[in-house]
Amino acid sequence: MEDGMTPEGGAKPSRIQLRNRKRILDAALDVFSMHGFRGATLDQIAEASGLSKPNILYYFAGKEDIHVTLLNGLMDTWLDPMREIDPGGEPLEEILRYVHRKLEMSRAFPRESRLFANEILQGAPMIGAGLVSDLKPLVDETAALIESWAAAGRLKSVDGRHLIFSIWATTQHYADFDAQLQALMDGRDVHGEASVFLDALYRRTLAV
Amino acid sequence: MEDGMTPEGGAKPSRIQLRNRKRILDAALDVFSMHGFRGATLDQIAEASGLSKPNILYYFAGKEDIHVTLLNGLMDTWLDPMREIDPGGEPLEEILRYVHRKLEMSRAFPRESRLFANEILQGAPMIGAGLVSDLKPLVDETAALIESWAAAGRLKSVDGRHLIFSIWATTQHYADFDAQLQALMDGRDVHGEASVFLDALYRRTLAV
DNA sequence: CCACTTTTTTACCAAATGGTAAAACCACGA
DNA sequence: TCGTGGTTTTACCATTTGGTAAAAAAGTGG
Repeated sequence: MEDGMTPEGGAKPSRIQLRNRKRILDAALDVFSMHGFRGATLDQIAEASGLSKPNILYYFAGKEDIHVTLLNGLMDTWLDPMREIDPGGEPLEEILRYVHRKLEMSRAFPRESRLFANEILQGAPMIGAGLVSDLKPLVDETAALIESWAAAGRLKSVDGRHLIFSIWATTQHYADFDAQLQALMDGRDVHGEASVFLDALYRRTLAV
Repeated sequence: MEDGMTPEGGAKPSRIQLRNRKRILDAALDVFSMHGFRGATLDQIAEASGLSKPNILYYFAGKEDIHVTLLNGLMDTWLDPMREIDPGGEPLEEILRYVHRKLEMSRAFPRESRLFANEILQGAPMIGAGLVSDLKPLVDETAALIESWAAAGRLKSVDGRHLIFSIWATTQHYADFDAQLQALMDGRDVHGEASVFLDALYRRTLAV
């Protein structure tokens, strides 16, 4: 019955295991978000984490294991803002709060945003299943909520799903396409302006 | 003074050169847009184009040369819809036409959209300069036009630059994040719905 | 201090990958 | 038909990359 106590055998991780796995994941987030999965190398992750390559492979089964672990660990955090939409709240304010939370995540966690963007761009080869199982129910539910608000006359009529997509697109754009924005916006307060703009965009679209 | 008549020495390309360079670029667009620059391999491009790897390197100086050639060749096409905005036209209709043209490009040329998205995500290492020299003047000009329309009371007041970003984000999203949409929209007419949604979004935002 | 486990390093490897040299092939005008 | 120049193939490399074996080192409980 006793397993070999390898790090991935999921009994009780030691302090040193917890610390090193965290280091590796943080370094990997840097590298993967910058170069994509296939563009990232274990050597880069090793260098960034301060551990040797074989040592990294002592903690993770392989490059793909690191990537999947990151993606799964982030999925929940990434969806939290949508879960916080309160069906009992004031419709317009709930949606605007969602927009601002998403924009704030783009500002605070651009690496995470790019990691997802990269994965989706490549066709979501590693989290395709998770998209259907985790994301779809939440999107279906939220879209239904929005449309019920619209049907009750508390929002202008709108396609719930496409509203959600547009919120993802506009907010994540500020993280994912940062290189472009840097080239176009010389020294402006991009996120501050974005917050004002998006507030107006969705207020005008949805306010009755 | 006479050059060696290598394919890249730019005199007069033969019919066979034109055909093969086109084949290679088309195959490369497939591969690069699917896997990103670093994830793509010359062998994949060779296989997809039906030419051997050394033969490909007879037509292009290297992997990066193919990528840069693609990017440069596409830049103009990609910006055309924005150039077609008519300063003398009806403001709201001009912008809505721009939105629909961009959405149509997402539908018709998803590979091109993903190629750019990949490049920007990685920090635009190969077209960073082109962004500033080609894109920025056009954006500056268009943003100024939009804001002059708003100042003249022909559109609701709006930040021109962020309006442009939001149009890019919402329209390109349908190409770049297609894998996600496929998982969420079972069999729906995504682009048809998107067209209706985006029309309403920008009409409500901008109509006086 | 000692045995025993966990962690880290050293020394590798096989496959993949971008790229090259040079021979072979082919088209076509003189 | 023959030569000439553009085109394609064959046979290679050097490097990079993900990954492994096994020894060394560091903890750790008794």
